[in-house]
Amino acid sequence: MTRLPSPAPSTRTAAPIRDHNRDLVLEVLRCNQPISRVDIARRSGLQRSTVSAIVDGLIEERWIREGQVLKTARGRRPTMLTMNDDLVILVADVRPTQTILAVVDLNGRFLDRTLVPVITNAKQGVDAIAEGMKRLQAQFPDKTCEGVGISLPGRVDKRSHRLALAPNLPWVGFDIRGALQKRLGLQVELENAANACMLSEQWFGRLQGIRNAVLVTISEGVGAALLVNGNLVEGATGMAGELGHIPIADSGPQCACGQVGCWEMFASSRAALRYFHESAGPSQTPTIQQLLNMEASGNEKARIALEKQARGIGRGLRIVTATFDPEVILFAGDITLRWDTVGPIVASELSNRMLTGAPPKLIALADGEAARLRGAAAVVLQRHTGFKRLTVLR
Amino acid sequence: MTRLPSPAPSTRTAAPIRDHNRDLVLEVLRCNQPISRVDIARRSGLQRSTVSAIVDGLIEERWIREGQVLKTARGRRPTMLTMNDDLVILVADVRPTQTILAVVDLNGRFLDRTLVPVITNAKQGVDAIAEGMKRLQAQFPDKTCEGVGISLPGRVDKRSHRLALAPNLPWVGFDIRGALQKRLGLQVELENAANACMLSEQWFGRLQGIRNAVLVTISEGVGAALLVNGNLVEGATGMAGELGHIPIADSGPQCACGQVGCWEMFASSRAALRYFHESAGPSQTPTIQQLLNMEASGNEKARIALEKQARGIGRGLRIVTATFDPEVILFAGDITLRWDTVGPIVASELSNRMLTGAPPKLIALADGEAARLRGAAAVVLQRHTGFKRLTVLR
DNA sequence: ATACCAATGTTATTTGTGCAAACAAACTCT
DNA sequence: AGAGTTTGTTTGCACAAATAACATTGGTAT
Repeated sequence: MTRLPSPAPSTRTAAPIRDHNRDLVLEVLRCNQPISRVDIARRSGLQRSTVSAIVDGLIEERWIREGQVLKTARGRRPTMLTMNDDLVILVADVRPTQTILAVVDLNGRFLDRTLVPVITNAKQGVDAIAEGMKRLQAQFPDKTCEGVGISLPGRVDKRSHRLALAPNLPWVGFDIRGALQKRLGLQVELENAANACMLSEQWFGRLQGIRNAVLVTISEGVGAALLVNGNLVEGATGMAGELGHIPIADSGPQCACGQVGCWEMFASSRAALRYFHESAGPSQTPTIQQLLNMEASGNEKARIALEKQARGIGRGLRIVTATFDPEVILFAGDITLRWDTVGPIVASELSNRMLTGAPPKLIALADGEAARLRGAAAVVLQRHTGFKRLTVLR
Repeated sequence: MTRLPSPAPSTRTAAPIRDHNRDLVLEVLRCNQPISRVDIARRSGLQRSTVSAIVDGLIEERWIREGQVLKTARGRRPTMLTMNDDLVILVADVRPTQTILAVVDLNGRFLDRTLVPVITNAKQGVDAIAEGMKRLQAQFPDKTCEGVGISLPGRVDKRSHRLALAPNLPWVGFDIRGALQKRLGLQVELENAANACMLSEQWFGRLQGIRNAVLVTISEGVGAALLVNGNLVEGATGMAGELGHIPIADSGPQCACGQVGCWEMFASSRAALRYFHESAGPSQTPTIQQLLNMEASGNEKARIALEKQARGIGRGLRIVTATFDPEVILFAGDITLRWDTVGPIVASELSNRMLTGAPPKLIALADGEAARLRGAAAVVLQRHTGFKRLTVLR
């Protein structure tokens, strides 16, 4: 009967719109910094007043900060905004041979790096990472750490946040995330190395604005990450992108997976070594590095081996391009060291295909280690700032 | 100085939220009809009042209608809501051999079908479709037509709305959409046949709630549609999913595309005929239909041919599953007629793979024609009701 | 009969969001 | 000093959803 005025209902109706626009502002700012509020408005299509309100919030949350006031010819001077590089992310690139730790700021710049030895025992290995990160963090007492990102050489189950498949790292099933969170008191994110590379390029590199891309890592094995419509493809069980073991030939040496004809057996660095043995004889046993160096200094048999590897790569990529029709294909791993030899061959293999349309652009990543580390940081940023990338408009 | 009250500013700020929730309500209603307002609220997570407002709008727009009032034990009786099946969509399934026209309601039910002869001349062919559709529409004067959807045996360029690639239909480049819109005065949407099948299953069939799936059409050639994260994959230039020509073998007969080893040469119905010739001799020249019938009645050589084809299919699918990790793989085309023979072989080929995780479920579509027609309707619905599918929350 | 209960559906109020336009600030040029 | 220009802020408005009170519609207990 008596109608009480509602006391403090705290509705959060239009929140998704504001979140979305917040992410949009952050995206525009990140990619164009330093930038003024008005310029953000122009580039995002939002109203100046809206941008102001959102920017206030972002400064409050310490994501961004006001920088210098620009000198212009006429009118009020714009105060430039930048990402707040007092916020940092602790990242690790875990590899079978070594683990690298680093401190990365919001712009993907490295403040410091260290090395941690590999420990096969999962608990001890993760402990060593935690210790190293603590030491790193202590070196920057005036920085605030936003979170921890780990790049791993295997598949991460998105539900349990554990390694589900990792041929070269015996940490499968161990609760890496939980252990680190407990030791460091920070939010931890895990991601597959290839996916991390892709995210690194999307956030800080050459994929800005690109919606469809494939990234192939070519080292001892072959791995891949897939970007479709601006999002990483996970698949139903998180296993999408296991391209190393797609069958591309009827015969050939048996793969560790038990099958015959896996792409990996024709396109990996190991395959290049096998090709070299076949022509130079079994007495020659260079490492991959040595083989690449031999080719660089003009060794003909090394060149032929790499050429065969390049054709193997191209063959599998024909499958990938027909399937995805990507704008860009990125390459990471050993092979990028001799890309001036391998790249053109891969490109020509790829152009021998029937389908119309421009072939995808091929790009070799010079520094895979940096990409994995930055990618680990990008995972953390993505979790904190919203999941959509570069979506447009209000 | 004088502040005029803005006359007709037409802000549309919160429109995307309303649109999204409208789509959500429509989705919940469509999949659970007949359903009451309260039940929609429960299932969608929206508030009852919000649902009421949106439902009013949908009734106003004639998308849905109130139905019978349910008898319940206690409390006010709910009035059930259903899709308004006075709204229909005119659809066509254009094939190289024949074109079928149909009238479909919002639930994917067929009200009528007709046949139109194939005319190689594009203008005349489209005219024939327009005439047939006009006649069909005239049979249902009390129904309102919402739009026109066309399934085509080729790739549709999303920008120009024209056929960009169609080996078996000489209508490439002709403005089918423009011509039909002019003749019929209705919005027209074009879509590739495999994509149409996928959409049909997503809207009306067995893909409801499934986010990752692959659909393979196996007839004279091999085609595919890809569903990733609930959306069809288009690729950078709209060519994604051209799986018929992925290389799966080193050797074999040359394909029409000029390459050797295309999947199509091992998995299509034509491949099955070739296998049959190889064992039964070249004097035997059955059609595909006849071959399938021979197998059904116990012909051993026909069985072997289909078995070889099944292995060819499975081989390519190993690539597809490794790449996408789909929950479901759907099959359409001739092959589904003998699925009880072919299906188990494909499944066993697929289970011989290293990667962990449950293998995808395999489903054969019994009636590809109906799927393409319903899919053409789904394209129209999708354009009219928003592009996102089954996204959650407020 | 009357009061009460249990559900469904509606209405009024509150909150949060963006836009548009007016306003304020800061600086240059004449 | 004052006009012009550009940046950034304030204010009033429209719109959408949440909330909670209210209305509706039947059954059932007293």
